[in-house]
Amino acid sequence: MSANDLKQEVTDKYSLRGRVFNRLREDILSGKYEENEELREVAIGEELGVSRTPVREAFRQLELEGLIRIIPNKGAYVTGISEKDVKDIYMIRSRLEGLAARWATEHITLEQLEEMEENVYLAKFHSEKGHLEQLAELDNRFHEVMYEASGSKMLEHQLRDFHQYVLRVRKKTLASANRGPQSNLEHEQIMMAIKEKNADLAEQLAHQHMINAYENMVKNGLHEAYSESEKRIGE
Amino acid sequence: MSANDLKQEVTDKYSLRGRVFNRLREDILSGKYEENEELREVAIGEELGVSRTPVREAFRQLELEGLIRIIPNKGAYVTGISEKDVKDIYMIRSRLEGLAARWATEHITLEQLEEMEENVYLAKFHSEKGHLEQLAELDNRFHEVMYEASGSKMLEHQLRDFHQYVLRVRKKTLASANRGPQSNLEHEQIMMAIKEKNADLAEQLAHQHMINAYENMVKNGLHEAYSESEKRIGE
DNA sequence: ACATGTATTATTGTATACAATCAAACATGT
DNA sequence: ACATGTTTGATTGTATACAATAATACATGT
Repeated sequence: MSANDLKQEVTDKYSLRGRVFNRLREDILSGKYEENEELREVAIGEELGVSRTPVREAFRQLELEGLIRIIPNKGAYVTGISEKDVKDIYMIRSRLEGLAARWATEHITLEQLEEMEENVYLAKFHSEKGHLEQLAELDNRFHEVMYEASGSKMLEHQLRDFHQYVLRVRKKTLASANRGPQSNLEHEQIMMAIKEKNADLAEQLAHQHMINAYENMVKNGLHEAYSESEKRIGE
Repeated sequence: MSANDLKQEVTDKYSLRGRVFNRLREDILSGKYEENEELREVAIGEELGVSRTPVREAFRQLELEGLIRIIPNKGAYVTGISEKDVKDIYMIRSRLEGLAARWATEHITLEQLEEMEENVYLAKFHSEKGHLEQLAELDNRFHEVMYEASGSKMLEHQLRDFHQYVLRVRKKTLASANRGPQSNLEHEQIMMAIKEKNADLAEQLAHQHMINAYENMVKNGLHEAYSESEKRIGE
């Protein structure tokens, strides 16, 4: 066993606890439960057809994931995310994305680099055609590839963790589609820096890329910008 | 309730589960349990005089904290930390410490700044006297104050999390080496940058401070801090 | 001796019973 | 009306009983 996966994923998908955990996480992230809504053990248990034990264990994990807050002898409440939290997350991510870009420069494989190039190329095409759906998908994938290329499970896990929180506010905080072209241009610059083995530049560009994404988001209003689309644009 | 504490601490110190959690965490971090050692629910329960239920719940949390790894239907095993993990953690921390320094520059209160100044001053004294114990304590506190001054519970939690892992390998690195004076000098520079409201410089210095700490640690032989098996498997 | 199938045992996973705690409704005295 | 004490019900916290699973030892046939 490598000690690389220091922070563990919840691997136990098929135990009742695992199922409860994943289901609750999904429901919280999707917004099924309101902010500050109280989750009762028996109610959740009955809904999923299990006893309190696996529900409680899932609660303990969700608490550490930050999705709920447990007040001793009182109850479990869905946590909210403030605008400051969102800003903090983006700023933290900006640093870590920068680090990921640096490490990617050092560790990227030929296959990964080619996927990045193809990603940028395809994104340019879809951007011109106005295919927002595909564009969002490619955007996500670009970052995923970079995380993988960083060669650090540790960092990868951190970034995925933060990404999860951002997903929660995607309804409140959806970036506008017109960031697409600019975002893709930034991807291309990051990719080029990685390709040319310029780690300093890659880190700086990836860092700025995230800050731009955040500022664009703020500019478009943290509150009202709503959209049907499941995907965010322009990270 | 502020949504600021997105990632929760384990606040429930007085429930049996909380006690088990804190005790186990302490024992793992202190090295009482070997790497890959199996933790059995009943054994732990009997040792602490509680039933399996609170032990199991504590296990679930420790799993997410990354201190143990739970294999379904099999057991719970203390996770190890590889040399690469340590490096990754330090590099990630370097970025986040930098960010903390930047935000501290923006949000620090007069009281916090004064504690920093006093800290540096005291550390200089103890350094000259060779009081390693106090020096280590002041070092920890310096960073704690900076985290608090950052005004971001989010970042604070992240850094504490990482700090915890580092504790498992650090132990005597600061004490043994003559890094004390140099480290304190760097603290002073960071403090001055914060005081002068030079956020860019503060970030840069705090960033470099962490990298220096890591390189010093490596120079003094990280090898004793982790197990042979991990070294062979890892790089 | 070896492979394979079958108890045996230890351990985890889950359900449930009971205790402790909290909050709201109610009652009481002023 | 108000404050305070008390009862009641709901909910969480913990212990324990039982089921499922995995590893080991054992037995059996070849």
